[in-house]
Amino acid sequence: MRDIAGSVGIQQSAIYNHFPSKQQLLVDLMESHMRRLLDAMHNAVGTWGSPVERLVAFTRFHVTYHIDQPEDVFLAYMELRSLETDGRAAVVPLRDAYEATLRAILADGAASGEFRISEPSVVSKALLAMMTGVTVWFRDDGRLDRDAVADTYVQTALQAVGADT
Amino acid sequence: MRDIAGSVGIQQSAIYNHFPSKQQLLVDLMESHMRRLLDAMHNAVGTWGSPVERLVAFTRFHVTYHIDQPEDVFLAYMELRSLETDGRAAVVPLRDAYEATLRAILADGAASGEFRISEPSVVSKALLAMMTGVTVWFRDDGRLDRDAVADTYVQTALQAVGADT
DNA sequence: TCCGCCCAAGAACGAGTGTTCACCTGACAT
DNA sequence: ATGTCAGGTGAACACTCGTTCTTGGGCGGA
Repeated sequence: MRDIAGSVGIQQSAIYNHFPSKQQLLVDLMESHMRRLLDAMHNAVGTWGSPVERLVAFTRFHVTYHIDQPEDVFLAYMELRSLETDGRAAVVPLRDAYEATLRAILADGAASGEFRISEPSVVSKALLAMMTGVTVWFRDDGRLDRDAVADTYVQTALQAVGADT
Repeated sequence: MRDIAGSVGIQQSAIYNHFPSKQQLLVDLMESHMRRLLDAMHNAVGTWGSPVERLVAFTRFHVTYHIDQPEDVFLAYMELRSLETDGRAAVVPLRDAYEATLRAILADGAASGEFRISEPSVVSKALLAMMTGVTVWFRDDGRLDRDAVADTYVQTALQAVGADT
């Protein structure tokens, strides 16, 4: 709390004029992060298009977003476990809604025969973990830039669901 | 430290008869975990066999091991960032060696044309994150048991590297 | 039997934590 | 001009943290 206050140029005690507690501040932070992520994703993916097109859009969006905002995402994933029950109730549904979008894409593709997957709900969690993991190792001065990395993840995700022939 | 001491039935101060500091205790814990993981993996995978066979063995091992020892793995992944420089120097090479095994499998498969991947080093990190993510959601009383989940991950990994036709 | 020596207990330390309180200040509506 | 009030300050609180120190008991070797 002292660090946060210092980084915005006020005293620790002044934070409590805006947030009732550290827990609530964390909940607000994570909730607004998840809402921004959801909005941006819906903007980038939409509901039109084939499962392949939507999976490409989703993957490219998720990877580039996570590369561009690594600290937001890191905090949101890392601190989910330190939310108490009321905070969880506010954040977890947003996270589920996000995952549900990917799961729907996979289920559509599986139903139409374009994807070769037996368990969409497992594969959606697997792909999400795979894509999110990019934040752990990506460096701006690395050999591959964000677009090249995103391309690699798109190809890998497409192959993972058996979309290629 | 008080919790750890309590869970083994001694006082907090008695810990310091065995470990010089909390940092060193964490380093020892993570180092021994990584060594056990590496040994078990080398046992399960080996160097014989085709890239496909080795990838199957690696994936099945990694997923089931992480399902069976979730708390060890969770701690090892979560607390890597809280290791100071000397601790990192002891643990990171072990982690790199583990990933190098997967990367070698992928590179072999790519070289022989059995795998369709353009960036083995990226894909190895992607697959590792995908497999490790199973600890986040797997529950013993879930719809799928560990073997069924492992099968799903094996299929997904194989498809991800383009091993299927 | 006595001597070292692990290894444990218990109290205390200094530093850091989230939070509260009384007080002050400056802008705005009346 | 005056009263209101959101929003700041600085000190203090109760507590937890990792760590240190003194003390003492039990056990094996001489």
